[in-house]
Amino acid sequence: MSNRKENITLKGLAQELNLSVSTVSRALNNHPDISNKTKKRVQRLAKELNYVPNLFAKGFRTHHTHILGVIVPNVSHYFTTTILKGILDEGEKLGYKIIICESKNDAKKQAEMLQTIVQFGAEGILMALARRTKSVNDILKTMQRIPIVLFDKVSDKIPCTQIVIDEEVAAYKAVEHLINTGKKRIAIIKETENSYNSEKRFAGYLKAHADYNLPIDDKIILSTEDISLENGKAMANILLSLRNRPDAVFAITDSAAIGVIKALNKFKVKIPEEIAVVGFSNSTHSTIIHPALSTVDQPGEKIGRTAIKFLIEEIENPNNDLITKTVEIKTNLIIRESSFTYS
Amino acid sequence: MSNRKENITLKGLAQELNLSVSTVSRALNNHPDISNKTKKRVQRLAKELNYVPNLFAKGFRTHHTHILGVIVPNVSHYFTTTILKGILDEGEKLGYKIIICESKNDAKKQAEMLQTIVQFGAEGILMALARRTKSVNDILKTMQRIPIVLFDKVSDKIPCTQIVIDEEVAAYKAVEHLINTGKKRIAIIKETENSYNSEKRFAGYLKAHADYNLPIDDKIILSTEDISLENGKAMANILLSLRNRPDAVFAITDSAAIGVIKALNKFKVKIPEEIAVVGFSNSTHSTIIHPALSTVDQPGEKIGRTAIKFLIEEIENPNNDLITKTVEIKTNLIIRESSFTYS
DNA sequence: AAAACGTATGCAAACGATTGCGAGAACGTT
DNA sequence: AACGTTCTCGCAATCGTTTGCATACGTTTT
Repeated sequence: MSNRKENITLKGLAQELNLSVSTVSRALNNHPDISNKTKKRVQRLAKELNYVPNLFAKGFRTHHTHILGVIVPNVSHYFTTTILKGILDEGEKLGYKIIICESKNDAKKQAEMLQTIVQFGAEGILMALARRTKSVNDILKTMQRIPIVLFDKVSDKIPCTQIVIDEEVAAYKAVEHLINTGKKRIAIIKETENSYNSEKRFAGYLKAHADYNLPIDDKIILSTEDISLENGKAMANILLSLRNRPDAVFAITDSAAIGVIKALNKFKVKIPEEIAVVGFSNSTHSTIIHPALSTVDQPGEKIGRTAIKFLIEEIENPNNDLITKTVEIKTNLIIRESSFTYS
Repeated sequence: MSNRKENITLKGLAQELNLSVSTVSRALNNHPDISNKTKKRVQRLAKELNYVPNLFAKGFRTHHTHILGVIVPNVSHYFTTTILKGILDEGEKLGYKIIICESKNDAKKQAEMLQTIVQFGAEGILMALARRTKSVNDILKTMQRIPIVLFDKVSDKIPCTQIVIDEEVAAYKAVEHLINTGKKRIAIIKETENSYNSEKRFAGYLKAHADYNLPIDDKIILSTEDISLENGKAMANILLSLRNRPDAVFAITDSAAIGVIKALNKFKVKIPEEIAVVGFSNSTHSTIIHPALSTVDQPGEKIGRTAIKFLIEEIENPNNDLITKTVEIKTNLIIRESSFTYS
């Protein structure tokens, strides 16, 4: 049997004060119809009895739940958590509660989650797409009910606001930096499959080469399906076995870059003198590895904040355009030991 | 103006089928009073029209919201995210939605969050306490309304179910392992302030020394207020400056342990031959650093799962005992290069 | 044939808050 | 004294769902 405190309701207050429920409601909401004297009386008692409105009844009545859903592939991914930080923080400021779900990079699970989040009364959804989200039907269907804003893992097949970083520019700057330190033969490790991020970063790589009149060599353009630390090592081994070794490696992910560093360390290849390494993400690992990894810092919190702001804007001022609108957040190249030495 | 789809309600279904709302409701809930024929008819149309019950109305009526709140100090902390994973996953299985909040280790913010989570209709709360949570009044007050389960950062001042790891045993085993590898002068880096975790781990350290008849030396028992990588380095420097250096360091946190390794690497102290290092947490950093860090693996997912299971149990079978009940999850010592070499 | 029962369904209240509308009181105006 | 305003406040409907109770049948029992 439960002996938890019963909640005080408007009715309770009304009885206590000998007023009607509506008057109490209006007094609490500072409605002009109510005299100051009554307002004071009501508000004092409400405070005294620690009255908390039943947000469920409220939301039910007003169709305003102030819940937002977030779906990410993996909550343990550091970059993702920085985005979540921004979302949670800004959401709190703006009076919204956040429900977080993990799709585990499973498109089916992702679709189910969209369902339940909607069922649950969320007023909008923020999401980073699961890998290999081929069918976007579920997402389009969900968008007919509530607005969606995409971030990080996005798709141009979905007509909505999308918050991304300046992938191409960032990659360009990273490669440019390597070129500026005198590197002429820069390998890249990217993803095999159609990844928005990977393609953009590769484009930046190509553009930098074009702008600086550096030749492209397919032999040092490596792709891997799963861009992990292990595969970073494997790719590095391939590069080391080349007759004509690269003098730098740009990995489109920190984890791969760290794999590369580990492999180079193992074979006592000097970093950055023989081979420089640049990654992408500024994960916490980048300062743990030795030498510390040069990388592109992605302002996760800002991405999160921006995403939720756009979403709430759409919720509060609905215009069902369903138009793709891409917002680019600026990144910042961080130069550390893996690509530069004061000499 | 919004042109989003209107939701189908019970009333809509009832009209379409020429039935009463109550019959439709019962049919959908598989109530025995309803004939199979009618049930089929109703359920078919419901599926066809993609009927989704308004969970807000439902929760409002039944006082069962199926929302749980989680408060953690920092969502970007890796160990925390593994716990969250467990909570999210198990919560989904059990039909609960999770609202996540970040206290940023601020007791005041934490208190506010308890408030809003309750207001919001959550049926229970999972939390890891913010550091220096002196006043537990807010928490006790919240517990009068809904049950709370603590994990990781707990306090015996709060009478509720608490999920922790076997801190003392884990620390004991870590130190025992160092002793077994022949180390005789083992330093410890712990926290200054009253931290449950720190004290327990220190107790394990002491017990291992007692059991193996090793002397304790206050000079190599170091405390720091903020147990960070930087302070790990600082502590290591202190240890290195000692006339009588330790031959091993047990840091009660991976970050401090990594700081130690970095400092030792800098001074080319051989790990583990001259000084072995063991950490605590099995953070992702522990395999990035070189040499790889021996550490205690804390099964975060299991902790999360266990915590939410206990919470839901309390929600669904309320008995307001308000008794402290500590559940210990077993950890696992992972031996890596920083404390052991095959020779 | 009346009574008793089981089965399938509908009626209406309830949950807690909001809000349009209307009513009564107080006051000023003519 | 009759009327109009303004200020306060209450009535009642509403949101979508659940659920105790009543009702309407058809069937079995006596």
